[in-house]
Amino acid sequence: MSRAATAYDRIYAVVRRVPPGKVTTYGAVARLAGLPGRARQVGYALAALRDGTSVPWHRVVNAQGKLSLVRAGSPSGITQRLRLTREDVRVDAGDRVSLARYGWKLESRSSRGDARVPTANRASRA
DNA sequence: GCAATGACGCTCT
DNA sequence: CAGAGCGCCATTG
Repeated sequence: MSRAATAYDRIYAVVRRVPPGKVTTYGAVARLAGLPGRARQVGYALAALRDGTSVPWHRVVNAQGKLSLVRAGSPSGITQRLRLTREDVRVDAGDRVSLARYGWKLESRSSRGDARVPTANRASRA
């Protein structure tokens, strides 16, 4: 099937690169996967995933930092929220996470310490 | 092959 | 900050 399998593999590879405790957006994954502007396809690829996959799809949220999925009430939706919370990722009551704090960036060299997360760090912490 | 849908993104209100 | 509208392209019926 299809040559498209390569695109999927690309997306999965990017998602796998996401470290625990951080979340990324579909658009970012799409861009890193080589599909600029095709965030929808990323979601499609993740939707094709199955239970037991090695891809931490739960770390992928939309640009609004919200747990998209078909519905937050779905089994998968609950699983995502549960997993994120387990990784110290605070999920809002509206199934939203602060991208400003957990937003993962492809920083290959973050030796500078912490260029990202400008402010609003620390503050509350469960 | 065409029509409808969708684990989205961005802009405006 | 939240809601609604429009655009993007692949998968499915």
